[in-house]
Amino acid sequence: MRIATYNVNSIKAHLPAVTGWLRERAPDVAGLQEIKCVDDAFPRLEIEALGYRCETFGQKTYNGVALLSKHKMEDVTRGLPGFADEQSRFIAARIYPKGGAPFHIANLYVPNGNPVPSEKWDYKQRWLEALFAWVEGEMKSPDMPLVVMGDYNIMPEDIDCHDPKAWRDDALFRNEVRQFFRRYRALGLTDAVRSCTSAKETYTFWDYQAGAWPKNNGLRIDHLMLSPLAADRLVSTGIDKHVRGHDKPSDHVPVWAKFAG
DNA sequence: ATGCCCCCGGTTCGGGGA
Repeated sequence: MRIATYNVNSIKAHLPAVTGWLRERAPDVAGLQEIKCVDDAFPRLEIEALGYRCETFGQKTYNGVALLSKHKMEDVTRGLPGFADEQSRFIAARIYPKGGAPFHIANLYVPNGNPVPSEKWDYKQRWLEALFAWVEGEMKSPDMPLVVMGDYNIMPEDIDCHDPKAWRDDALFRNEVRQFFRRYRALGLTDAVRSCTSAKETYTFWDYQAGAWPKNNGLRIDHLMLSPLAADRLVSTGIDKHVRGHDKPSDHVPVWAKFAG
């Protein structure tokens, strides 16, 4: 069972990159963020042709998330429970592979939060508190492995960016969000990629600007967070960095975790 | 670590991203 997260930065603008990667990596489940289209405009046929069911929670122009699955997908939740949100940033479902263990998967796109201070920064913090409350509730009655993945817009540690001093006051790195991430992990969540490597320059995003990609000036902001039942099954993780070098790439690359069973 | 790029809508620029 391979589960992946990928911020596509517009599914319509980057469809060849997405379908090419789906063919190559063939994840069982993929959570997409920033699809930037309404549900009716999602390129469903192209993705279904690759063997995926599609559940979308779209929005015009901005945001928008989707779950793709090769297996049966049920109990789809659109929108972060307990949080009145005008933006489409959360979709969750339960996945039932034939003859395999089911997974509960939440796919999210956390607000960026810049500039600080601003209404956007307040919104990011309120959004994260609502996420914390939802995950805390889910962790109390673990009926199946839970994966909470997506674009968190948080670098958890100094090694998750090239120049931590330069990022100190940014909404992706300020004390408040790193503190959130520590509290969040303390609920019992495992950061899948970081649990498999302590290597520096383990990045998932490279800005289009300022030669960030050729200089390898990246960030690690896309994460798969695992409940204890999911972490027990974790076999390996990967970051499909080569996708960033293709024509017309997203500024993020896919990140995945492989599970036994 | 932003002046630089990229996407969107619906123009020829502004909002948003990270």
